[in-house]
Amino acid sequence: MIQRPTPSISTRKQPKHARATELVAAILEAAVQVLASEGARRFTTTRVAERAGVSVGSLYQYFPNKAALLFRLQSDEWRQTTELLRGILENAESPPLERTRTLVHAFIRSECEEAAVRGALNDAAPLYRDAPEADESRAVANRAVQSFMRETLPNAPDAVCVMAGDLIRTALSSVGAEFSEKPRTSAEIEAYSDALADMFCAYLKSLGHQAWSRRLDVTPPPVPSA
Amino acid sequence: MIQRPTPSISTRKQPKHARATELVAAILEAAVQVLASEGARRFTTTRVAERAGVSVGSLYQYFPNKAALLFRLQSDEWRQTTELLRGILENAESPPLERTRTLVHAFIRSECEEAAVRGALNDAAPLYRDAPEADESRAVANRAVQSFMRETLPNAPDAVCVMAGDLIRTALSSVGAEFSEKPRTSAEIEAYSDALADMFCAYLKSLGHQAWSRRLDVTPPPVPSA
Amino acid sequence: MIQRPTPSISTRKQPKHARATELVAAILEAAVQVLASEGARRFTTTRVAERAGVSVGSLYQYFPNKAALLFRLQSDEWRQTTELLRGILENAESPPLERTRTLVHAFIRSECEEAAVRGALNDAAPLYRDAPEADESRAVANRAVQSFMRETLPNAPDAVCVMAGDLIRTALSSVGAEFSEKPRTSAEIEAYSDALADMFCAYLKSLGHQAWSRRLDVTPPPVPSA
Amino acid sequence: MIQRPTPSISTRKQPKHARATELVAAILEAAVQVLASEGARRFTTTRVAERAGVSVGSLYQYFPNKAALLFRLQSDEWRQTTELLRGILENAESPPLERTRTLVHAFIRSECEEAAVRGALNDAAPLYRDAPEADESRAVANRAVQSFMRETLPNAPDAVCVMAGDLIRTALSSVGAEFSEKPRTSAEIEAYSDALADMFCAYLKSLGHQAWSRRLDVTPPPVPSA
DNA sequence: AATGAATGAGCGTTCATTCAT
DNA sequence: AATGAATGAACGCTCATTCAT
Repeated sequence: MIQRPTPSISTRKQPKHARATELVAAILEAAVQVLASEGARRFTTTRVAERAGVSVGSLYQYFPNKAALLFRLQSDEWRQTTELLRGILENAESPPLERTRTLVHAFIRSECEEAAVRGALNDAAPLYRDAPEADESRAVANRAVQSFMRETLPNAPDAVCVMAGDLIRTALSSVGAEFSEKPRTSAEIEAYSDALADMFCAYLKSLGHQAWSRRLDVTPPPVPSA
Repeated sequence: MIQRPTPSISTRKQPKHARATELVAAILEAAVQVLASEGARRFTTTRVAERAGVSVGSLYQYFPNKAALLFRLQSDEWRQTTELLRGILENAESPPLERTRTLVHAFIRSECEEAAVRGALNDAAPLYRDAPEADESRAVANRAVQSFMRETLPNAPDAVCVMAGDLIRTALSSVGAEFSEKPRTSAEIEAYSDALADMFCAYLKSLGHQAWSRRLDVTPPPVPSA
Repeated sequence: MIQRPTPSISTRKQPKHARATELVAAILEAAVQVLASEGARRFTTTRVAERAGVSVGSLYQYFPNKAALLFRLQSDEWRQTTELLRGILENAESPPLERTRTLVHAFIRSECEEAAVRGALNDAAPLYRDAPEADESRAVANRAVQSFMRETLPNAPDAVCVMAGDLIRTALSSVGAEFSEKPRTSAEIEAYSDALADMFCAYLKSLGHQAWSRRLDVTPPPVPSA
Repeated sequence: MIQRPTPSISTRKQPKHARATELVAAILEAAVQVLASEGARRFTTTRVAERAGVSVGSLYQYFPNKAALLFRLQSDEWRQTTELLRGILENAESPPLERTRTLVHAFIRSECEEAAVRGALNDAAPLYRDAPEADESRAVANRAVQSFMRETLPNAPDAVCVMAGDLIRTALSSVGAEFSEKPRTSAEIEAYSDALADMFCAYLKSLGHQAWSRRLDVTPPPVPSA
């Protein structure tokens, strides 16, 4: 990107596209602000447009309806989070349980950072949650988790891996969501993350120690109670 | 309850009170129905009153606003669930980890049973969640959990017990909520509950094996990663 | 209306009902005014409510939507017109063709009188025309016309009566609609009505003179062309 | 735009004009399609432009507003229909009443064929009906009808011819419009057309038989009622 | 000449809450 | 105490038209 002799040329290509991108960005930015500052209830298209310095009509040029706007917000967040987690999970240099710990910390921290939006977005979930595109995001995360599980529990039956991966993913995300509902200090975040990581690690270790027979049923034998 | 010589007397005491109780009950019943059958979005005071065979005005005589009605629904549910869990947790005859497993099964099953209301109630959460009374319900559950933790981890420092108890409670409730969002078969419920219980038990065992020094900090030393 | 010792009693019966009736009447009256003065395009629920001195919410308490309000207007008019026509058609003292002439005059006159509303109502037709209740009104008018046709053409086959009745009814109503689109003087109205009546009478007479064979097909033999 | 000696000659004359004509044609074609497939309510300039593969701006270069576009559609249709009818009316080889019958059949058939557009156009009438140019189209048709009337009723006073012509034209067009609102089979079309033609013929014959005195008033003496 | 992004007034409709009866 | 009619602000969304490019 060193020499750009006729800069106008390179940009001329997409003057409209560029403008549109800016506009969408402005709208999304405004949406986040409105969501965070006014809450889900007062999140209205008019308000978002106003805050973005744009007319409602323009908003509707880029988002077919309110749900689509909300879904986009959620989508972007999922993508971001998924990327974060995948980067950690695929780091082969760190031992699995350490990766787990890193992951939990990173996730909880990130949840707390954007708690305001996340909470409001959650409140607005009824409006967009039925969008079919939502599943795809989850699928990407799922694949990363499954690879990690396979690596961590090489001897466990598939069904166990699937279930455990699912459980850990769900627990991480839902506990994170609940934890970040209240404002938290750094220390609280670290402590809670450690505890959660402890739990996951203990679970993974217990699964690793198990001597897996070739049984077909899904459930591992219950951990003996003492 | 056979002989009631002066029936008027017994009722005279609280003719209004009795009537009011019936009315409140009818409203609550109707509210649950509306929530389950119409969803959070269509949950309107008018609709509830209509279903209860009561005027809106009457509804507002007993609930200052819509949020209060929803909060009451939630509250009742919490109380119910708390009772269920306390019953299990305090059953001294069963070993702790077994109690844990029983608890998880019971909770997840109960969550799935009332998924429709629970989901809608969740969607409506923004409307009532800020009510201060909400904390009290949690407190009762907390105490039960803490007693249980103390019993299960007699040597662990208080801070650890608190943190672990909190974590398990949160995980159970939030994972249960997410899991019950989709309709589930009995088999799925059992399998998932077992996995979740495995995780909790593994965690509790790991905490029990720990040699707790007299350190003051909150976090247990991280579980060594292999 | 002489002695009313406890006037409250007689009215107590339907204080609400009476109020509601007034309200509905006010709304309908306002609707007619708005339709006539502002046209179909500017006929909005808000405007109607405002003109009626009522809140929009009240309007929606009595009419589920805008289409219903328009349909009601149309309906009332149909009923009125139908009544007018039936009165004339069933007047056995006047010979059929004279009745026809009276009918045409009365109808055209009435159309011109309420031309403003009628026109606007017509413009708004797309909004309510699919209402199933619309057919009923037509059916009543149809029956009256058929009886008249049977009386006027005693020897004609049923099919002929049905077709001719239908045709005359349609022609009267649609020609009347078109004619009344422009403002008309009394003289114009009388002249036009006479011409239209001439046409119908000539048609009826031609059908009456026909020697109906027992044929089954629907169409009468074409009138020979000279 | 200096010297362009060559092949362009034939096109040079109206390079813009030609392009414009194509464009207008594309827009009109698209407008018809949109009207027929989406209905009057969803007939928007944007939609028409899109379907025509043209920008809205271009549409507005050729039509000052939506009403103008609709009016043009209507206008074209009137011209077409007028042409059709004039062709039939001026065919001196066929006796007048036969021509009438042919005309009615042709008209009703054509109405039914384009019912979708016609209906939608009708619904949109409020938007363009006030255009002054509308009258011109009618005038052309009027002249053709009047010539025909003069030929058919050589002895009738002018006023009678004018009135009868007007009436028949109006009746044909408005009955046709109403009839074609519902989908019709060929047989229905033929039967209805015949009945309508019967009515017109009976009327014309009755006017022809009249012994016209030199009276000045517009109305023919009422047909005696039996 | 052609584009199409931008506008924003305006629409139909809902619903928590009040208050005269 | 009980009623339910009345309110009206607020919502999501559309579309004819303009005008900078």
